[in-house]
Amino acid sequence: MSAEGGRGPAEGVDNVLTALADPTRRRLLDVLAAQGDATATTLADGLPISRQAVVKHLAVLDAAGLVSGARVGREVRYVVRPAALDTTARWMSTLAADWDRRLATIKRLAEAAEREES
Amino acid sequence: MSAEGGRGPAEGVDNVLTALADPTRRRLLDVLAAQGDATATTLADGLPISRQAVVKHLAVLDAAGLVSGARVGREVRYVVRPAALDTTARWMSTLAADWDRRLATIKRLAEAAEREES
DNA sequence: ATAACACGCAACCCACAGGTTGCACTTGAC
DNA sequence: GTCAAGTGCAACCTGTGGGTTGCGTGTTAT
Repeated sequence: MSAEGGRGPAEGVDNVLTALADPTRRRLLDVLAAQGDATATTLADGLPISRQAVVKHLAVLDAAGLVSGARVGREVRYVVRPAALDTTARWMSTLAADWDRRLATIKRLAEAAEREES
Repeated sequence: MSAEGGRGPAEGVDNVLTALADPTRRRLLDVLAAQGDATATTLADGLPISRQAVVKHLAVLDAAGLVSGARVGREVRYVVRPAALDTTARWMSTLAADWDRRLATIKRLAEAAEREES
């Protein structure tokens, strides 16, 4: 186990957002998704940063539940995990809908008020 | 006008993600969405930070297209803008689906290979 | 057995995001 | 006309996120 000990979606969304905020991390995810499998070392020499940097990024991604690594012999294979991403996508979508709803309501009220005073 | 001069969704998504990564900024958005309307000064004394801090956050949110401000007399009214958020939500959703697809393919191949060698 | 490869840990560096304070400039109220 | 409210701009401070290097530890190959 690595992340998520219950506690509702809010916590997770937070981690996912901060994780995705970094471009390097997004590139790592892209490569991982494309290859389906990769070690920190492998990923490192596909990017202009050291292995340690990659390791740190993977740690962040893992804490967000976006990635998970399993030891295979002397190396650690990392894989992408869609669940957390999907959760966050839904959260965001709901939020957008909520904003829309509120804006619509406000607009309606404004028009009503305008009609009132004429 | 404030943000977005064409250039495809990628750019925008980047800004939105970094904007949403900060908890203070998310709170600001919540308050804005709830009130439908607010000035930097108003927002500031609802939070434990200075007006200037709020102004900077609003600038970031505006650059991401999540918010827009209009001058009304001596104050500037800020409003929430769902469009950018919605775009990002879709992007994320698509990405999640993409990951799922790839993982499914890989699993299928693995099973095929296993069946092969037995 | 030993060399090479991959990982884990720790110390360290530095740019910059988030925050503050102070002051000048408009705009509205009285 | 004058005072207060609200904004805009700039300088400044500080923690930390992203990065590096160095070294010790396991694991596989020869």
